[in-house]
Amino acid sequence: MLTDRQEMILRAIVRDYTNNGVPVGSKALVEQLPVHVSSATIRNEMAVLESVDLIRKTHSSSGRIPSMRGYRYYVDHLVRPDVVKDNDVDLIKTSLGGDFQKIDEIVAQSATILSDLTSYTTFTLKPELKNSRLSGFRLVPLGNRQVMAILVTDNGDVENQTFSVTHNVTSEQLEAVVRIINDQLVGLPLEDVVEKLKLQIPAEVTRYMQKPEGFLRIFGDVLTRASQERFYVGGRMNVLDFSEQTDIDTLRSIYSLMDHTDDIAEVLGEPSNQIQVKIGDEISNSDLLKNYSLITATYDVDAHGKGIIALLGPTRMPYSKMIGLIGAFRNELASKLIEYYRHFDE
Amino acid sequence: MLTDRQEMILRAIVRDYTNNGVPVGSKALVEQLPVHVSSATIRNEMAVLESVDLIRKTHSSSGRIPSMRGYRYYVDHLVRPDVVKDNDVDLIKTSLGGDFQKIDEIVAQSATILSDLTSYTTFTLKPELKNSRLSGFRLVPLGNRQVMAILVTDNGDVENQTFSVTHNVTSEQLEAVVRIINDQLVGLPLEDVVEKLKLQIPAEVTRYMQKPEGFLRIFGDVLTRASQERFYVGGRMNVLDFSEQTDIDTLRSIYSLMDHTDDIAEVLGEPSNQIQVKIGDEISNSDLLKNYSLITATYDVDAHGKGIIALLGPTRMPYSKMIGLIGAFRNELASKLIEYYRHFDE
DNA sequence: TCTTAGCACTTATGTTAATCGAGTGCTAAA
DNA sequence: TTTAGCACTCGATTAACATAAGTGCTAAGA
Repeated sequence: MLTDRQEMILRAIVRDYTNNGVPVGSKALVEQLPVHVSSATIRNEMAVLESVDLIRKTHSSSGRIPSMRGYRYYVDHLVRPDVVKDNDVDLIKTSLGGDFQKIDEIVAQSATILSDLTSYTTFTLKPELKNSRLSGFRLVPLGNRQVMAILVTDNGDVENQTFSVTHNVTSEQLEAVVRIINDQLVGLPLEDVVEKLKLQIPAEVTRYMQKPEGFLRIFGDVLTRASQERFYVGGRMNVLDFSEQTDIDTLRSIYSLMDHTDDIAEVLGEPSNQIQVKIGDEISNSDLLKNYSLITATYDVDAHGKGIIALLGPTRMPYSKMIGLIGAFRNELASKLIEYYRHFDE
Repeated sequence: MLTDRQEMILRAIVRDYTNNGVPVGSKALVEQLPVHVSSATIRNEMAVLESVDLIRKTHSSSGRIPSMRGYRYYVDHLVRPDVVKDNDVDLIKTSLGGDFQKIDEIVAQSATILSDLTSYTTFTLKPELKNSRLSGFRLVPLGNRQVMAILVTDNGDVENQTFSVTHNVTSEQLEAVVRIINDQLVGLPLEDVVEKLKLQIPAEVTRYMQKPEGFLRIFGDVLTRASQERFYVGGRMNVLDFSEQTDIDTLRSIYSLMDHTDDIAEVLGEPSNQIQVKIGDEISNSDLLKNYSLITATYDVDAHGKGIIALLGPTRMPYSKMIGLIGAFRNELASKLIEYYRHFDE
């Protein structure tokens, strides 16, 4: 257990180091601490903190920097989220203020706003119901043997894909396929749709069409895309700024991660209602992100489920500021979406 | 006018420097040149080449590197495209061999293949007719007051967008709008459509609907997107490898350029049938890309127009190899697309 | 006139040694 | 428990020096 003074010193070290990026020594601490003791005393306390692995040296006679456990302790016990500046709140409000056609636009835009605000890299996921259901399927002939398949879910997601058909497919046949799918599958959770798609449907469709595999594959593709979570990424290039000293291969891996929604989902993990901070190797078991921290927050849109926003920055980030910002942002985003859906549900 | 020997020396300097990235001196040249002269002779010749600004020194006693004009001379008079390895041809063929649903997939995939092959950054543009025409417009109600607008052009491009309508819009009204647009505008070049959209159409539509502005704006959006050229980018991250010594701000600018199709179009300029090489500040008048070269080639899909592929790499790139590769690739891509369209036109 | 050997000169690069400064740990006294 | 004092460590900076690669120039040879 740490004494008050030790906690104060740890807090000061984290704050100073995250602001300046330079290991902080006993003298510097004496000057900024409110207590009136000598640097030798501070040194003794620092030795204690080092012995319990909360801070460490970069070399035998350097100042101290927080260890992973030190950051952890700071985040768990010491950090007080900054109050967000009025400026920034206004910025968020106006950026979210435009009139958007689709949820996706709002959520994509959110990633950008948040990354501008923090100068880190951000991920956003739109609110999703655990089990969204199929609410409609269309096949729209576009002429020239092209057809567009459109799938709509009950929380308003729309996925589409165009494909070519052989010229002996008639529009009656298309309608028949659509009718079967809508009759049999609308209202079911998407997972169940996937199941049934393998079992019943092929047989039924065969009555109207000799080789329905092509159609069903397209339907399957669109279905997969609709049931897949999709993250938006903001401030990709910011990684270049805050990854000092990182070799190119690591950067490549990080960028490749950003292009794979599944990987992002895995990295973010199961979010809780609290704002969650993962530090260094807590993020994933590879040490690709060992010098990074990830702050995750959920936002709650009542009946329409919960979404996620997240922030990737260096381990030495100003946590209090970032936690404040992400908290404020999720609130604004939640209100915006609640308002959006109210309009949508009427 | 250069003597044969001077040309030989220039060629050797370019080849050596593009391969090794190290300024090349008279001794090194003596060893690799077929002629049997001393280094002093080479030095004299080099002095001549330097006096006409084809090569230059990095410092007063360094070896020589090609100047911009040197590269230009090399590319215009000396380069012989490498014959592409069977390996690579096979790779191209198989990578383009899959069965794609849409032209866009092929063209996007091309950017990736070409960047893998060259380890540079690539841009591809699908073949486009100068004046493609509107061939159809649909409004598909998706339920819940969502509607999808779909626009099809006569060379097979499909653009779509979903939007919300107020609940007092009836499906008869939608059909009326679609009918007017299709009756009046199908068959016209997209530019003319844009024109007419401002003049005649609003009046006509008003007969069926009080405030058609929303609809017409959506239609306009989709139209804009359909008439806009869209480049695919491959090997974005390769920039990091070949931009040695480039500061982060420049990198940011380059990446931001890649995200703006208009800017790419401007940078690529008007392509010719020849394979075109732009070196350093020839690329654009800002000096953002002064250390880069751009190789552009068109590919010809007969009646379906011409597309563009391009390659961005460092000024010191192995031109003979790259020109060979891009040439081979454009041929393969052209055949693939001709085959694709044959299937499509039947 | 062209070529070449020889040489003095220039510059980047790498190594070593010296110095400086920030910071630590320890000891002994208050 | 605190603190002044001091020896010690290590990174960072600088200067001095050597080396290697390369050049231009000169004068002699073909």
